[in-house]
Amino acid sequence: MSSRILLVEDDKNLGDQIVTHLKNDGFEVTWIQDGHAALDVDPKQHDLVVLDLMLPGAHGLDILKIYRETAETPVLVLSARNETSTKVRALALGADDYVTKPFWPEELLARIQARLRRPLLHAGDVIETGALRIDLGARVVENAGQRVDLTRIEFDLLAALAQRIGAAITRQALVDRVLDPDREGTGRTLDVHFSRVRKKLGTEGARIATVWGVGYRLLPPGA
Amino acid sequence: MSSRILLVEDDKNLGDQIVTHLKNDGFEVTWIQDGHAALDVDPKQHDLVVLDLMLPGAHGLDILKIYRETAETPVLVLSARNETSTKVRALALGADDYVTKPFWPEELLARIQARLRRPLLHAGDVIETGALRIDLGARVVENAGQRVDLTRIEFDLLAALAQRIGAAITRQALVDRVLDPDREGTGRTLDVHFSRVRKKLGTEGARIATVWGVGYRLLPPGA
DNA sequence: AATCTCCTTCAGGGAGACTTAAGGTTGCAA
DNA sequence: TTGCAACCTTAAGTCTCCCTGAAGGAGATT
Repeated sequence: MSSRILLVEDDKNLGDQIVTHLKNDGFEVTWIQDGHAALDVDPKQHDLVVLDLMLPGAHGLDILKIYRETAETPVLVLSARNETSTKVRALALGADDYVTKPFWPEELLARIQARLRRPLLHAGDVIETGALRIDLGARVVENAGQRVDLTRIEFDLLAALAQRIGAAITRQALVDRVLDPDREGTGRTLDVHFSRVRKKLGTEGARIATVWGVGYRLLPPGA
Repeated sequence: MSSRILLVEDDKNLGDQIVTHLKNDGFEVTWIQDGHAALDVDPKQHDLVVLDLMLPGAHGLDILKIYRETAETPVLVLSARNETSTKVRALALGADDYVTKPFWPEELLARIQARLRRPLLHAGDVIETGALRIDLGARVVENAGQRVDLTRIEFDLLAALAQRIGAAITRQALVDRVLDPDREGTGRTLDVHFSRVRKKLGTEGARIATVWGVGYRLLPPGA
């Protein structure tokens, strides 16, 4: 039983490449080459959507919004670099992941497989772990019932860790996802944000562990 | 059981160089010096193909296509040309990676190793063997359910062995992959790290066996 | 037995991480 | 538009972690 991928991509070359690679990896692929036609397709019929935001006709973001309202199918977004605002809006609209162009095919594959393998964590889901309660939809964090005020970046960083409790998340991945995708993983900005998150979370903040030379991880409660 | 590389390269000097480097890193190499002969070889018998597109006889792209139709063996393509058209066609035909000449041998090695590593990552992020549970994605190791704290290098070394259980991994390969790629394999640094890994893993640590004069291997459980 | 190769401990140093403070940017309100 | 407040980023100083080379001893190989 292979997974069914819905690809919305207007660029013929790129689309061809992606389809070839996905089929090569055993996926069933439906390729929509036109933004308007995308609205005639039911995302519920697929296991995952790959959506290029740079569409000429209907705006990719509109399609994303409509898909999100009609189905829970995870959406993986493609976007060009230097489009940070678009990326932020896409994630806010409930995109589950994004890949920045240009990318290597295997990178896209890895993201797709990771997404399909993982239990779905949609915007709207709530993560409860230890004394923490993280509402991804409302973007609200509570610590032992007490509301904690986090800024956008602080919240996204915590959420990134909380969505894979115990897993080490690389600095680069965090920078890509939360800060500018076209920025090198160097610099101390991440550290400053995590420093604040830790302080704001008090005891629970100690669960944010540094993984030396790699990134950060959220330790499971009581460990 | 070392990885078997099929090299299709007509340039005698370059081919000689590549073969030397690959063998130095513990790979078994079959070197085909002629495009036509390449069609008589079965890619399924190898773990990875390195294919030079600039062949005099049969066109490299044709070979790529035929290989792709007969096996799932990953193909890494070499080309002197930096033309995107060639690259695009190669990738569309299913090439897994692309290296432009001229390149440093270390670069090719790194790509090969990255490629060989990837299927394992895809097959399942988690390696379970004996009492050990090694989550490559999350960079978490558990021994009989207990979390074990490993540093970056310690984890990478253990992972390198665990990805090919039972196989001897040469010191040079480990140094190349985990420590600095351009460093001589001499020095006792590896020993120190493995010493610590063994200690941290307790009983299971005894499964890390020294292969005298070669490197290390992770013994299968209960052996 | 001689001679490699490997194991382990130890300390030094360097790379990476933490924190504070200040400057810059963004977004909102008047 | 202007001003303000919240927030993000950079810089700098300090600290911590852990990588690495040295050295003596143990084990393997001849």
